[in-house]
Amino acid sequence: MKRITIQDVARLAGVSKSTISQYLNKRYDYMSEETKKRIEAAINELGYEPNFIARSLKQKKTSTIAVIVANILHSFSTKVIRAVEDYCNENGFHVIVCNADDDPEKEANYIRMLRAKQVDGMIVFPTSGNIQLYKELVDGNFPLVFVDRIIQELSVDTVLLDNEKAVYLAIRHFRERGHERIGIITTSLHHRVTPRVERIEGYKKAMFELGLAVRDEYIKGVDLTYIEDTLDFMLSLKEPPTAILAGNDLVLMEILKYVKERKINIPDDLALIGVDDVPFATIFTPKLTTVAQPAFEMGRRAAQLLLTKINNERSGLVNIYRFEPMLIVRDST
Amino acid sequence: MKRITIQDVARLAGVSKSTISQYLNKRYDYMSEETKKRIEAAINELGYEPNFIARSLKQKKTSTIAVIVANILHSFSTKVIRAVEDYCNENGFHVIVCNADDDPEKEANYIRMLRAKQVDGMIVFPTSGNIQLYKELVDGNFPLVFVDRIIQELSVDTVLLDNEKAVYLAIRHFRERGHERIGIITTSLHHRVTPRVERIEGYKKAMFELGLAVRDEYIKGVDLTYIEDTLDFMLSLKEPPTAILAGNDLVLMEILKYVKERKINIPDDLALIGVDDVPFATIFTPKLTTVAQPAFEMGRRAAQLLLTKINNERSGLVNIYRFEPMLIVRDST
DNA sequence: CTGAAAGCGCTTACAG
DNA sequence: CTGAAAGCGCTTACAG
Repeated sequence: MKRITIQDVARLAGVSKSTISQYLNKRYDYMSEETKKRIEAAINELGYEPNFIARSLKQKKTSTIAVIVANILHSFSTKVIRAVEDYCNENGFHVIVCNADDDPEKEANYIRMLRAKQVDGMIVFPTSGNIQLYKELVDGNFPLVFVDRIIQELSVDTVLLDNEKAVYLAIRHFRERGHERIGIITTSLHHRVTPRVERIEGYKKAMFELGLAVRDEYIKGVDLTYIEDTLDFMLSLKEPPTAILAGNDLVLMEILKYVKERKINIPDDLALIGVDDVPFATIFTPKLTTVAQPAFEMGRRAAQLLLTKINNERSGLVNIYRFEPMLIVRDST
Repeated sequence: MKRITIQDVARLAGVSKSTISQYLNKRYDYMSEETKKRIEAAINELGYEPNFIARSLKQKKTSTIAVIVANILHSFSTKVIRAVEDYCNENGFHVIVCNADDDPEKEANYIRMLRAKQVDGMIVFPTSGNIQLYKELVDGNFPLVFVDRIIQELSVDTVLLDNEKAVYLAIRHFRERGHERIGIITTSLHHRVTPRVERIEGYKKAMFELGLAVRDEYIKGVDLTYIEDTLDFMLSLKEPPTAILAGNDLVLMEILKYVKERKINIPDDLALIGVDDVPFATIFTPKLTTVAQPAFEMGRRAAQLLLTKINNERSGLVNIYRFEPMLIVRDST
């Protein structure tokens, strides 16, 4: 496929490359109607499409951004990606999707490759393993927005849920339903990932505020593979919790598998709330009470912040954007 | 962030740009150890990363591919994207994800933009609205792989499920469970989208082979919003179906909502199988019998085919790659 | 074993 | 109103 270049168009239209370029960039200021017509005709005849790469090299921008998610299997990530893609498409940007699998090394590779490819900015669900690398980006004024996770050491605009409130809503609702022994299970706290840490913190605060006892045995952050064991442990306590809050959708899935196998009755034997609204919440038996994140809006906002940064050189202050969780009461509580 | 260029490295190492370039491309054939050392030191000192865009312009390849999905909401699409991303990452390619929303115009825009951005190839779940545009790509020998859908007018490598077999497995299983009045519901047949058409065809063949009556009232292809009406219609027939096959995951969701609201007992009042294994299949009550697509393998294969094409100029014959469906028997039948 | 030169396909100040 | 020239940051034959 012999690519048509601006040179070919220039020749056919009988003008110079410069003039074609002016036309393409809509700098018609001093262009005669006559010339415009001829150029247009030549472009159509040849089926010319400008080479974006060449333009990018010259202009030092690619109109491409990247989103690096920590774990594409979370429904939250998928929704955010979708929203980012939508917003970018509306604004003439393309998005490269990368999945770091919560592995700092994979993440570092992506970041380096993406910089080499000259993406104009990145939206990242950061692991905490590449602080130095991010620091370089920040210092170099590279457009960056974090989602879901705060890295204390860095000042980067971050979009995330009001996690404490999310948990508070859930705990208060349990309380209203008469529960006092309430547990919480999240995925591993090992890397101090923001939503997990904040949800645990929020849990403690909420329990305290609502006058409920905070017991260590009711608070667990473990890998997905250990959730079964954790439930075995919690439910065989002398005083087992009567309600459990699942820290995210994947944890919720594991809990549901568990109660299903053991034929544990929800909500009579155990009440359940999950953070993250899941697509099957309404068809599960019983319908699941959840705390939804406005994932779509959050993704959109992240994209919006990033594109603003890209267009404005330096945007000034750094902000943490907290989004409101929404309790959706159904039948599992 | 002042970008370091090959020129800066050359200056520091005291050699020419050419030599740096040779080094970067590992053409060490005649390079002295001494020079290598100096170059390496200079690169490290400056933290130099080559500009991929400049290289792309010269080499006329970007090591970037795109995947355009018809509808990112299908779990199948998400899995395919994931697999493509994995495979590409292993092979030094980046992937741009686009969501055409089954809208030919949006699709056409993407294709044009992506070509302008010089992506090396595309994996597409094609709508049937851009045959001419695809023809140009094919004629120009542009690397292209279709997934999920065959466009008869075009000869393009295509990766998809053995849809007839998938349906056959489901129908035979219904039959073994004693069902004779079996219905099938898919999304709209208006655009003659391959999996829908083939699943309906497969249904007719299977019913015939198994000696069951094929009745038009039991066969529906409608938009998701009409599935409720369709079920109302089917189930109020004098002889309503006792089993229904859902054409994909989204249809299955709608059916599940319906039976849930009406408190229809699965499988006693109505048996159910869905094409596409869904994450909640095992936690639904009852556990759902499904026909799974090997989505991950399919995505991987598509990526593999595409990268081979990209590396080999013209790959010769065009093939349709059919993947084996797998019936997973659970409790909804 | 290494360097000078041309070129990839654009854009952009500047001259006329 | 339009064109010649330089340049974005690389790679690649070719010369020496």
